[in-house]
Amino acid sequence: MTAKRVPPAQLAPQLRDAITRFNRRVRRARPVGDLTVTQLSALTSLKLAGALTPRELADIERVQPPTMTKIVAKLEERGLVQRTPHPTDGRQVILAATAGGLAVLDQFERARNEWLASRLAALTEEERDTLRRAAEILQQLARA
Amino acid sequence: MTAKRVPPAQLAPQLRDAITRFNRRVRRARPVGDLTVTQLSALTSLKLAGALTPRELADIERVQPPTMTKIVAKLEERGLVQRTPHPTDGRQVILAATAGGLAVLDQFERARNEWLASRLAALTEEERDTLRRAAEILQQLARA
DNA sequence: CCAGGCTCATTAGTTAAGCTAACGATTGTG
DNA sequence: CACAATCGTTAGCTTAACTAATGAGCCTGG
Repeated sequence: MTAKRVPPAQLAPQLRDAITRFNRRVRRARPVGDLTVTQLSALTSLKLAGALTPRELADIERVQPPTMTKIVAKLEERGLVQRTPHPTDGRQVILAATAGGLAVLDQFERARNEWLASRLAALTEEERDTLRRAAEILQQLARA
Repeated sequence: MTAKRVPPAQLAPQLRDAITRFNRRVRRARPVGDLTVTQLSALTSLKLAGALTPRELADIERVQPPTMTKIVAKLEERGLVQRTPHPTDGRQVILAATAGGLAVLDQFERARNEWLASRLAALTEEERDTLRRAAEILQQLARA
């Protein structure tokens, strides 16, 4: 397993195409009546952070504030997220996952990963390790 | 660089989140007046294959036929793709990139990869190799 | 040899996801 | 205390994807 020299200009389209297709495939595999990938990602971030303002959540999710307004609105409709006014700053809002939100999250955590996890399980240990390292690098690139 | 054991159930959300955010970031970085990532991907596939029916192109792009109809319509509007009737089968249509399409593709090939390529160039040779191998695995997963 | 079934592409209609621009309320400051 | 900055939201647009239904053309079995 020697590292091959990879010109960035050549890797860029390869990586882009691979991720575009992979992403389409993953997004399609959502249970009926379930949350979308975007909504799940936001709810998960909220769960991890405990409580956030819309702006903070938008930053974490790499999305513009108005987009986050919409995402949160959908989550709120279902009672998965709660808006409470900021104690001292009247402009701000505090978002938090409700008990129902956490329950739904836990409940679907397994289901939503089922397709991907089963595919991953079919890979070799080494391939999974490659993906794990790639995931870290991609997060870092997304942050740049 | 020993391979760590990676449970699939744990890797799945990691990978999904990383790719979701990376994808958002890449899609945002498109030159004004330019083609979208989706359109570029389709046009590129068409260039590589030479000529395809809409169905074939939809399969390659992991998209449903009606979606491909729309993508092709936009490319055709700009004169980048040409529809010609199938010689023997009146139902089918043959799609091919026009000379203009190929020119635009070549012209923007560098520009569209600029952001990503410059980021990739900042990585180590080893990291790029990890991404290259990951891209292959992801393509394979998307096909499953 | 042609009627019915299949395939292909498209149309129609919906939903999600993202953006920018503009706005109203609130805060903080010079 | 007027005014600038900040926060969240609204409004309006675009892209991208889906399913269901439609119409045209092909093919095959009786």
